[in-house]
Amino acid sequence: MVRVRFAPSPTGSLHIGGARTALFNWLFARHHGGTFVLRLEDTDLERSARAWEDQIMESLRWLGLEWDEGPDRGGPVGPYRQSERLEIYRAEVEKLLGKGAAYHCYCTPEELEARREEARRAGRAPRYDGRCRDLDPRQVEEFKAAGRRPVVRVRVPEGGATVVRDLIRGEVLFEHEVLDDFIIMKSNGLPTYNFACVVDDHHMRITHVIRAEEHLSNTPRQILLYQFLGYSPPLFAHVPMILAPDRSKLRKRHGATSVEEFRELGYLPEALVNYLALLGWYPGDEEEILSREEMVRRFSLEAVAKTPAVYDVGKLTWMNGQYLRRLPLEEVVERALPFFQAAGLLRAPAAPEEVGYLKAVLAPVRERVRTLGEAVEAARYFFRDDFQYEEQGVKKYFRDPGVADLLARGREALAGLDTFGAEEVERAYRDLMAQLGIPGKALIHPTRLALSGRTVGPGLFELMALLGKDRCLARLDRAVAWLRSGRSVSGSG
RNA sequence: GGCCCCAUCGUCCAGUGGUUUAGGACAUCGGUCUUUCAAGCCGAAAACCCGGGUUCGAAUCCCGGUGGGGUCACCA
Repeated sequence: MVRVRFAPSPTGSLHIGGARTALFNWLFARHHGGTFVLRLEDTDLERSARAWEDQIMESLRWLGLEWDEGPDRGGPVGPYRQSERLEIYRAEVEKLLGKGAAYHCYCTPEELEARREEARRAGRAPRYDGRCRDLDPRQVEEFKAAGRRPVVRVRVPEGGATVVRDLIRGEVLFEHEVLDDFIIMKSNGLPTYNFACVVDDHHMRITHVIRAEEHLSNTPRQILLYQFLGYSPPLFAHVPMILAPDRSKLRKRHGATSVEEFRELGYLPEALVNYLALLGWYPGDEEEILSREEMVRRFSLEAVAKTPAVYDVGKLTWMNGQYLRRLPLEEVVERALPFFQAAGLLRAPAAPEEVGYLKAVLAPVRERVRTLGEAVEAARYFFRDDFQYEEQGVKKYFRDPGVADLLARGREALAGLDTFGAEEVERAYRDLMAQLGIPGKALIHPTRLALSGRTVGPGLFELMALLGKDRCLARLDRAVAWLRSGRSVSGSG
């Protein structure tokens, strides 16, 4: 039975690297019919916060990466928050202390830092020198009397080496001499990452540890811990990192990096998941738009690349556009509604007519945008009259002296219509164009500008039908007046 | 700096000794369609980091170099 886990520390929002790690774990679990566990690694008291926990879980849910066991829903091997598992760690530490595999160290952080600095200056590796390994009882009493609170360190074997068998990278060998006696329990009684991770993965019966490559160098330490504790280690798979476009580790300054931000920009979870899956994984053939089911069916760790991947918002955006077009329109409307409400274009509980109108507007608009954020901008004039004419458009289509009269003629042609559907409007306009002996563009472009303020958008007749007769006439009147007032020379309106 | 990982178009991925004039996708540039834009379709440009081996033959195997990344905390 496959059991995997995603174990974020609640010290920030879920970023796309973490999201992809979660995704790979989720895909692996679902592919094998296994269990996906969510565990919160909140042993850093200063930085962890409940608010971050909530946000991470919210992001995960939004992406559709549901977990089977976790802090919010419990499970057979809980609790799933490390801060609630302290007794377990303490018991395990006692085991190690009893066996002599670990020992108390009374060095203070300041002393340690000073020695590290000294080692660095001398060009030596800044490793712990093991001076507390065999403290005599008298010395210990002195430290205690001085009020020192010890940490617990693990006694790493002097010689030899540990081999990490990685599903993605093969065997990686680490000499023990490059590992120092690392801390497993801080002086405040909380476990460190390496220790809590091992204890939990064992007690939670995790079979495969799938995590980012930055943890590869921690793995020999963890394997040592498995041995000292008498546990058999899980299988490891270190997936390549996701890098920023400048090839450095992803950071805040690289723009949108958290799942939350992409969500706010109007990316769809399906697209983000699909894009992230392709960052480092080859689905087996050249089709790149894959449903969740298809990804689950095809996923395997063997097909995960070893190379760090630079993420490319451009391709994500393209993919999002693909999803915007392929999803059922109703679905897109549902996702888009909050964005239109946030922009003040629709009321908060939207009336059914408003949703119906949004749907009609989105039908052509979604073909032309790549995110929901873009959709709002591209559709604004369908909801508000207070737009200005694009400067470029004015220069191009409002410059001709006869344009005001032309628009006025167009207005008259429309005014007589009883039915204002795209077909009727087009017929009226085509008739007018034939009558005036002018090409379509001559009337169409200025009309679009008058009606929307823009030079691009849905087909004009579709746009007119959507706007409806009243608004079309009013906007044409406005444009005619604007042109006749001579403002065309001054630029924008 | 020590240790570890990695190395194919600008980017993401194929390619696992001959089937390769190195394939696909995004982006770019042309063309086509068209009332604009987008989408679609057609096409172009674009890469095997370098040097040694091994082999009849190397993008593919080995070694070295270089480059990039990770990691060296009482963070995870």
